[in-house]
Amino acid sequence: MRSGDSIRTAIEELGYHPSSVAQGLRLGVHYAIAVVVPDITNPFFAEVVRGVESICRKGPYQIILLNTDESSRDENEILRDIVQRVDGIILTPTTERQSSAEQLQRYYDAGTPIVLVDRVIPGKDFDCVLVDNKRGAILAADHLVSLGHRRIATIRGSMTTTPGRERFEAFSERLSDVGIDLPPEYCRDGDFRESKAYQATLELMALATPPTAIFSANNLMTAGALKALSALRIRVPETVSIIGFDDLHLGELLAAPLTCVTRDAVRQGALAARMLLAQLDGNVERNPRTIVLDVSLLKRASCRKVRPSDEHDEAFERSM
Amino acid sequence: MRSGDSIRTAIEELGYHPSSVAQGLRLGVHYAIAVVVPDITNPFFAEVVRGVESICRKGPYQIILLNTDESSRDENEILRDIVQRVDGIILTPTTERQSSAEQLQRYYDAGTPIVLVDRVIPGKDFDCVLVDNKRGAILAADHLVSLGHRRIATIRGSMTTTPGRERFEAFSERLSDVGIDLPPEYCRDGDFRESKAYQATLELMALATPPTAIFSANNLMTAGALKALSALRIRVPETVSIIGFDDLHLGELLAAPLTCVTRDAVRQGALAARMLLAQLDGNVERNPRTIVLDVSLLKRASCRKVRPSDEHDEAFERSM
DNA sequence: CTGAAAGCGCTAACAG
DNA sequence: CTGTTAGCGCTTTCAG
Repeated sequence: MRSGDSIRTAIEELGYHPSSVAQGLRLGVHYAIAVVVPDITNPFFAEVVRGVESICRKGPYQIILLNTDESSRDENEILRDIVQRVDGIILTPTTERQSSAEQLQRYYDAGTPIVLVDRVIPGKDFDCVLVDNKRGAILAADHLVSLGHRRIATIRGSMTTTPGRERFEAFSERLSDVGIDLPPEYCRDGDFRESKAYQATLELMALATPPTAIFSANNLMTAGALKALSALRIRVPETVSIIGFDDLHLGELLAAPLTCVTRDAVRQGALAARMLLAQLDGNVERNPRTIVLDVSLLKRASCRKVRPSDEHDEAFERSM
Repeated sequence: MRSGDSIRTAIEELGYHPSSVAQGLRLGVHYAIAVVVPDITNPFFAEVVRGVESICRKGPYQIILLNTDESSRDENEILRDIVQRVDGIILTPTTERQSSAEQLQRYYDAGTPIVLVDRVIPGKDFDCVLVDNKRGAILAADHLVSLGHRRIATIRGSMTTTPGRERFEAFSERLSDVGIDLPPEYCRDGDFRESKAYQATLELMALATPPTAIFSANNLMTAGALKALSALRIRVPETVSIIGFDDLHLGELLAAPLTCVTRDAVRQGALAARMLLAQLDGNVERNPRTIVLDVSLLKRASCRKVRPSDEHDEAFERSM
């Protein structure tokens, strides 16, 4: 009987497992990565996390889940507490602001692999998995315009954020390129959350000349807009058309099946995980890469065609 | 100048943080808990996890997130790999089967605090946070009956699962109590997932005498049923009424705003976390407790009143 | 009351 | 090739 076997047998019998804590201390490895998202309750981030998990499931890395609630203070605290407990970080940063980024940069420089998801920090060089926000916004603008809309409003996401900024800029530029004015009262500030978008929609529809279409910069805000419209008993798309960036969970089953720009969130998470694992394996030198995923326009029923006459329908305008 | 101050200053300046890994090794603590759910992509579990997080956020415990995909093999593997890396486990077990429970019992007996969420393992004594499935099912049955329905079908969840079993049993008992027959062809097996419920709904509506109402035992299956009906171009609630257990994400905005039995999933997660923390603090002796959360009936528009005449509407039946 | 030392469980380096 | 040992960063204990 070889000693190797008897040892193996003993291991079996006693149910021995090396202590990962002791390993961690000795090797400086944690076999854990932090996944830091604004809110796991947002289906988009749930899918991202699922994508990360699908990759990590095979490997030795566990996922530590953290929510920032879009608070950059919380994000800083979370990062500070977690950085020493994980081997790498997958993060959707709350803001593009440089002050916030300094901390992250320090961690990265100190050797912690980092991958950004959906939002970048301009000027800082991290691996990241983005989505083609500009193309998505242009797709949305073109769709509305092709349907004959000219009184178009938008509820934008946080402008200190990559998708918030890019989606709004590309959308308004495109409109201006085709000669459509996007007046200030048609640009409402949102923060990617439902409640502000709800309020914004109420205000939009209370204008003397309400828009005939609204572009909402993310899924939660689209939900807020839809709820506001429903409370107002305003019909979609008969009275207003709605187009969103990102699908809603049961977007196809809504009273007005949602027309929107979509992308593969699970894939986005999976790619982020792969990039992180590559950094973790990384004997190679660091060479931050940016992946930009494509988007597509999902035409359902929440946007309708506007006849030229609607545009100057005095009766309609008086009725508001 | 006191030395305490200069030390504090030095700590500040150097950005020193005690290594939780070293602490862990010394103290035999991981400062991590495992949260094991079927699928984080299911909004119900996302909310449960959020509830857990809301409690743990203050404390020193991090959340390690794991998905079982309703596979009890995966669950076993996950548990085996994770038990030595965490201080406690919050779990929604895949099955009530005893064979699966043995492993869990061993871990518990070996000292790992465990809290079960939404599903118990009969005969095993763990802390758990359940929901009043029987009352929920009875609420659903009574609602349909009060609306005049008599041809009532159900898509049940996995019967090796607490909610699957309890919801079905209470529902069918209640129907039988009020003299309504629930024939085998009206009882379809689901597994809490969308696709099987989709198929089941197709079959249900293809029957010679299709039901006028369907009770679906969880949110994902309700989505599946709704999608099948939408594909079949069958109107809800005009042709069939739908009542679900658990709300859908935008349940109020659906073409047929969903009537359902609901509960507070975030609270369920938060309570589970509190129970786990109590065990972790626990100088006290173990004394497994079961918390049963109440449910409520959310009446929206996916169930309609059936006139007695509808029940024997020959024309309708021939038209199928 | 302050300061040194042992040891948590592991692995890598090194001696035999 | 096998066996011993040092030390990862911390806390607790014990000595000074």
